[in-house]
Amino acid sequence: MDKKATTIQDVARVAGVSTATVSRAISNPDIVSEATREAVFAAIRTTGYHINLMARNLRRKRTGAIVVLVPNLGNPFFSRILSGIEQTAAAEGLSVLIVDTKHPNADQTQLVSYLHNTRADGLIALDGSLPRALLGDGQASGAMPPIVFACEWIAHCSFPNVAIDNEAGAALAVRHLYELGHRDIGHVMGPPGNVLTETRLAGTRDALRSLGLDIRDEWFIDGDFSLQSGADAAQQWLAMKERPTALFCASDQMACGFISEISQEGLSVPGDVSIVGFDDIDIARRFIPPLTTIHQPRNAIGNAAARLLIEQISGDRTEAASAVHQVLGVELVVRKSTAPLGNK
Amino acid sequence: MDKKATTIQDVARVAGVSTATVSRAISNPDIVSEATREAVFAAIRTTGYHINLMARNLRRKRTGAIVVLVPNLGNPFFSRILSGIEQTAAAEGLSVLIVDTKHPNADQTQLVSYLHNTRADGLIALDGSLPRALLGDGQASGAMPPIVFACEWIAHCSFPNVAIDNEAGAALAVRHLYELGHRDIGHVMGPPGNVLTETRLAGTRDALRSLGLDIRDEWFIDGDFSLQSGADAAQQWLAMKERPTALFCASDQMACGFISEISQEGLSVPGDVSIVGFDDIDIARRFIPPLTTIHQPRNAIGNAAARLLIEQISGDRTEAASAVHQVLGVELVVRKSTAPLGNK
DNA sequence: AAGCTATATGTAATCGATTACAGATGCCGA
DNA sequence: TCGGCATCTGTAATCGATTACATATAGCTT
Repeated sequence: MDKKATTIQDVARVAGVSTATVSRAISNPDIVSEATREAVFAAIRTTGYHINLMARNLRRKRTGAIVVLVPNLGNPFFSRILSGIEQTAAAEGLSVLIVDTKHPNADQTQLVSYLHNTRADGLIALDGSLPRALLGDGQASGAMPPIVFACEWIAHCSFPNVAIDNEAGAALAVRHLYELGHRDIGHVMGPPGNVLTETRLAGTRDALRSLGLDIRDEWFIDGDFSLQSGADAAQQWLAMKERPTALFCASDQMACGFISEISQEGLSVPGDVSIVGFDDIDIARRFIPPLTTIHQPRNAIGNAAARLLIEQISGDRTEAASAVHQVLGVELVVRKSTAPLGNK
Repeated sequence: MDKKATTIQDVARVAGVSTATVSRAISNPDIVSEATREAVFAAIRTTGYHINLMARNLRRKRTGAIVVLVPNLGNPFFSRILSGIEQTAAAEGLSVLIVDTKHPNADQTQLVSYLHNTRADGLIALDGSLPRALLGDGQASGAMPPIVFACEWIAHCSFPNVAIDNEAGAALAVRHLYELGHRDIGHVMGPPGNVLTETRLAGTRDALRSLGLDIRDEWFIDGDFSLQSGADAAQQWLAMKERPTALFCASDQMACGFISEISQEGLSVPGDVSIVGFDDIDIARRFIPPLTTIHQPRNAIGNAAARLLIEQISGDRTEAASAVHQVLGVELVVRKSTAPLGNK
């Protein structure tokens, strides 16, 4: 009943030209005559032809797709980054493949298959915890497509990346609290080993030091960016004999978890403690109280990462463009979760 | 410097066998002798061979990928659905391509290219607002891959789908409010025309009617599922002469927006109004107050949709499996945004 | 010993587009 | 009138794997 898929042959026959001409009319219209072009397009319409991408890509030695490695797709922080990537990629005719690097049965073997150029023309990693060995091997063998890191990156590895200035963001947060009169400032950290954790921590310590404030180890609370870890941090804070009067949380999710937890204990923000978050996720401005936070241009990060990757793909790979580290600005958004010290 | 990509030919040469044998050793190991198999695998290791997926897929006439159409990737509601899809797909060796159907420069032409079987082996649509014409055409021509809808669907179209029982969810919400003593119950709706809007609305009206409560048109407030529209609804509610004492919001985001807005006006939930949300997104249990809501098993929806699609892909397409409508259960999660009437 | 089967492997066509190369045509100037 | 050049189109090789079909070998039966 249904005939087989229409091919370029069918179009060629209907249009009365060769397959070469059809191919040219499609991918390089300028070099065929006007009349032929019309005839080909008419034939395409009557036959309902759709190009077979696998055939094209096999011949052209590209895949037409880029892969995005996401650590935990369930985290809403990434959704707008993905959105930015997808926008830019789609405009270039590239498909976006997403892979969750942390899902239960993602093993090394499976991951490594994505790091190969028959799978994708390029790769954006949002996960700085990829085993370095994985990357080193492939890169050397020349079979690995260009890689761009975004948000996170691997320390002491020179892959191009797009990120924000985490130290500066942390400093903004700390200075804001200082200007409100806070002198006892703590920090809820991200997961150990993560570059964001480390840079935000470094920025926090530097800012505290340059303001001449104490750095008290017990006021640096472990977390992992999640809501739950923010709530856990709240419990630790509650248990302290001497509590900091203000906390800078390394993610908005932790800030929300923290506020939620202490509010269930009858305390409130900013009355009992001032809180600054990080990321400016959508809910931040609608939380109660609305969160004072460090804004990350998430869509722009996605756009920039995709653009950078596309340059790497099309450009000359030998040039030392691998040294590109694009840093986007952050800004402090003051809302209602911070207040002058003593202003209950 | 870097030699060309290694091919099956190289492996064959090193192993001293034909390409056919290598191919068989890879994709159907049982039919080659033990000795040969070992030799081939050894050769694969020494050459660093990776299969070229485009060549394999061209020959096998499959793409090894499924496409997920997401309306607005920026919406965190979808992240866990995607996560569920990705898990199940990855386990079957399928890549997941995501496409944002609503991004600025997504046009029909581009969309239609995804609805073709040289692009993907199957398609999961999370967007019920796809132009029906788009789907009808392709389906008829036989060139369209199997499609499964998830969460949303197209009314009066018989594509297989996975969804929750929205009417039942709405009824749960309304009955919960009724049991708390509320008799003046309003509803903040989703965007006009959306199937979720309509089914949740229908469920709400039915429940109100069967409980013998008034259905007052002015208490049905327009929204679009977003935080902002929840805040807008709050302004409308504030402006009412006679206010409902409880509202069922068709999404958690709107519930959060609503609560946030009235709290800025000095009113509170559940003191001044009880609020039930829908979806049970991550933030719901950490909002202030924690949201009473209807829980959707988002990960399970993603899993089920992927599984259903995979069945359609591998199974006999002629059988009337297109009638599959999988309905997953919802449940009411009672938290702190609802309270007995009059219990300020 | 001939015939048969089962098992293992090789040969070569095939998937559907792209593109190097060659050929055809028309126009121009000398 | 002819060579030279530009423009357009066709022929056929090619991308790298899969697989139908053919062939070879060993083991078994009678």
